[in-house]
Amino acid sequence: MISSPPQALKPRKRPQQRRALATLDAIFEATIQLLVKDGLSQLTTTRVAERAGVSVGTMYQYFPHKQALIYAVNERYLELLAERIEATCRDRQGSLTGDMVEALIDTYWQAKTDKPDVTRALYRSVVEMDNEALISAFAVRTDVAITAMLASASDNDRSDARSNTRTLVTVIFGTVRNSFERGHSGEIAEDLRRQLVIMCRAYLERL
Amino acid sequence: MISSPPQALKPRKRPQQRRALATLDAIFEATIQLLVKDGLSQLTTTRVAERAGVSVGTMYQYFPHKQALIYAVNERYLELLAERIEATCRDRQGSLTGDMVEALIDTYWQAKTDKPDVTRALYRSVVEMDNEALISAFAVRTDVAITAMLASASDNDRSDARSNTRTLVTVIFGTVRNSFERGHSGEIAEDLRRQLVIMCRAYLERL
Amino acid sequence: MISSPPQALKPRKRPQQRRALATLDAIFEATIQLLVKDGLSQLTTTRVAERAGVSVGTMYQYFPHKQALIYAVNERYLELLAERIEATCRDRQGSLTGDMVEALIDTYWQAKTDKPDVTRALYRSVVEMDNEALISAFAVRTDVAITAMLASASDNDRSDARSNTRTLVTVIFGTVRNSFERGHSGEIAEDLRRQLVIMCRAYLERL
Amino acid sequence: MISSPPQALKPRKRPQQRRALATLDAIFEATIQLLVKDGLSQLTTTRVAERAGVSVGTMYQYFPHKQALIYAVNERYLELLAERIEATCRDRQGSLTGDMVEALIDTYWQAKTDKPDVTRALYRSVVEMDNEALISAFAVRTDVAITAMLASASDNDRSDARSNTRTLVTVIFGTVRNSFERGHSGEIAEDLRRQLVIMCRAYLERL
DNA sequence: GATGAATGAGTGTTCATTCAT
DNA sequence: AATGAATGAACACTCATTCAT
Repeated sequence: MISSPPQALKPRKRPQQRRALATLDAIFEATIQLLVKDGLSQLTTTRVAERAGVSVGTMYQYFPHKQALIYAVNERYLELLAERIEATCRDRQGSLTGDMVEALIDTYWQAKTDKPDVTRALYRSVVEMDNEALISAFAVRTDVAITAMLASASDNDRSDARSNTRTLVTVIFGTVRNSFERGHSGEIAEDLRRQLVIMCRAYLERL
Repeated sequence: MISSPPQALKPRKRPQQRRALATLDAIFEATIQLLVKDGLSQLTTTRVAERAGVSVGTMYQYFPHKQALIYAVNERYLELLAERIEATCRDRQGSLTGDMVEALIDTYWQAKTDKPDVTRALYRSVVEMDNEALISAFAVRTDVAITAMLASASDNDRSDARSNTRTLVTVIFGTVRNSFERGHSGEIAEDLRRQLVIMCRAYLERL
Repeated sequence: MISSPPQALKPRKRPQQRRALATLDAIFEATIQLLVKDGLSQLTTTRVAERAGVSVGTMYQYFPHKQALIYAVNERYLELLAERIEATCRDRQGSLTGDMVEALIDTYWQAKTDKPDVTRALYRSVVEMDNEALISAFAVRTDVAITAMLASASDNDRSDARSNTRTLVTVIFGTVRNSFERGHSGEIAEDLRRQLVIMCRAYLERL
Repeated sequence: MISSPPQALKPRKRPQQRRALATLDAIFEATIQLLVKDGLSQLTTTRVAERAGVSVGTMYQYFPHKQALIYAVNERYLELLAERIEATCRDRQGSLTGDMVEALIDTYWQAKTDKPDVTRALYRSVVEMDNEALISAFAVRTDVAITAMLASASDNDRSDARSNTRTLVTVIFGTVRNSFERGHSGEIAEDLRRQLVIMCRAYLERL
């Protein structure tokens, strides 16, 4: 898990039966659809339940709050994203630093761009729901993985690894997100991705 | 102005008397304070009016909506920020590209860090209020200024200026914001800022 | 039904349980009482709910608007009124025209006079709520019934039935209502009713 | 005047100067236009003042209430209508009863039909504003004039004049209004008017 | 006298949450 | 376990009226 969620946000019960699992999935799916379609401000518990095909009462058996529901949806999404990044980091253990950086950029870029509307909608819901702790936890987790990867680089001879790692991570994640928010796509996005790789490699060589 | 706001978000009337201007300022100030203290979801029109020392009715003479109020507050803030960046761009006309980039980083970093809680609170309110057009307009405006500045560089010999400018802008704004959101401060922030300058310079030299 | 109500005015859901039906009745009753006591301008959703012994929220489960509530109350009332008139028309199929007219006058007069304050209050609410379509629909429906009745008259030998029917209907409904609004009652109302019968009979004989 | 208005509804001051009179006219005109365009529920004091080209404050110098304004507008309208009817009554002194009735029908019909939207809008405003006393006063006044006219008829030999007069007045006013509300116009309205005359004449001959 | 900024009580409506069935 | 009717606090917004300038 991304982090142990605060007590208040924990789901009420973990589903034990197969049917309950399907219900839970339906609720998640409904939530995401509504979030994408109308945004958090239009999302009501009744509407989620309706679209998920369950009653409000049932929904409240799984989630004690509206907030807990949103939290869970985001937790799930970030969990998957974190796993993707960790997988990349594992795969590149021992490579050259430049290649690591390139792989990282690719992975994050693709993850963001995969379902852009879902990404956008969920990000907004995090902000609006004060769930920014979720994002911090995600950052910590990926930082760990990335630091480990970079430390294993075959060309690792840098004296100030801490600072350099932090720089790379902040630049990459910040840039990808900014590009995404600026709506870059197609050829422009592709070019920017290449330039970012060039920039990072130039930085590494300069060290 | 950042952009001509959509009709629906325009303030109802511009203040003509000195008293009205003070009223307007009080409303802005109250809004920002509440936004910082409790966030948008706790901000009600009544509370804003109360803290500003006016009646709700008065507030509604100036703003047709709650949304228009938030819009105006953010517009004001981004206006100032844009002006700061434009000033920097003007000052550096004809410099070396590397110095331009450094100046840009400094300016934006300082602006963000100046009143971090206000910055954070306002940014969140933009997201929650669907006012992201404001941010786009800000981006367009600064892009123009920055592009003009870079074009005037004394060492400007790059063939693909468009792509390079876009890259620099996206990296710088994305990175500064990400650093800000990660809560970097003090020595760490300072180091990151220096590293970002180094990275950009390395990129420029590589071209 | 009086007419299919415009989408916007339709009740939100039909009650399915016995309890819900009682709730609905209580709401109707409360609305009428308040309308009679204070008029539409003093009728607030809160007050209706209070007097009906339910919460506002419950009211809004059945009616999407205040307007829909008023609409429903009037629809119900006019439905009953229309049924009474249709019953009279059915009963008199094949009679002499003069007797038909007399029966019609009697029925309408009695309906109006039955609960004069309710009649008055509801009529006012129709006007104030722009629900005049309801009244048109009522007029169309009764016109149909009356025309059918008159066409079946055993002494029907008139050449211009259309015009005569229209005249009779307009005179009768107009007169009864005007008498009602002038506050006629007791002996005076009785006399007027008789005179109206005489007048209509004189008209029919003249044809 | 239609009747001495209740103290609370009296205009605050009678205009003494020519300018004030023009202002008053502008206010009346603005009120009627807004009433016709949007109905009473959309009519606000601010909007009236705006359209009349004066400030709210000024309006409140002439009318102590919104209600007083509406009252005055209706009073004015009914005053003119009453005068028209009284004039007809005066003109027909000593005629035959049948001709009197016909003239009365014509006059009232024309008055209603003249500016139908204004008629409708003002009538609605009377109902909504609880100003029905105005209409009663109008009824009393015209009843007096009509009774006097009929009493002067050259063929007046009826024993129960009171009852007959009341009947004629109620039938005529009720029918004309009902026809108006049913939206009759053109050939149909014309026919109905003729039939009403026939009916009233038949009634008179029967007596 | 005229203006229009300021007032604030009052309204319709929503929606997270509960709990009787 | 599941339902969905019921709750009611909370909110955005209006507008007749006042009064300082």
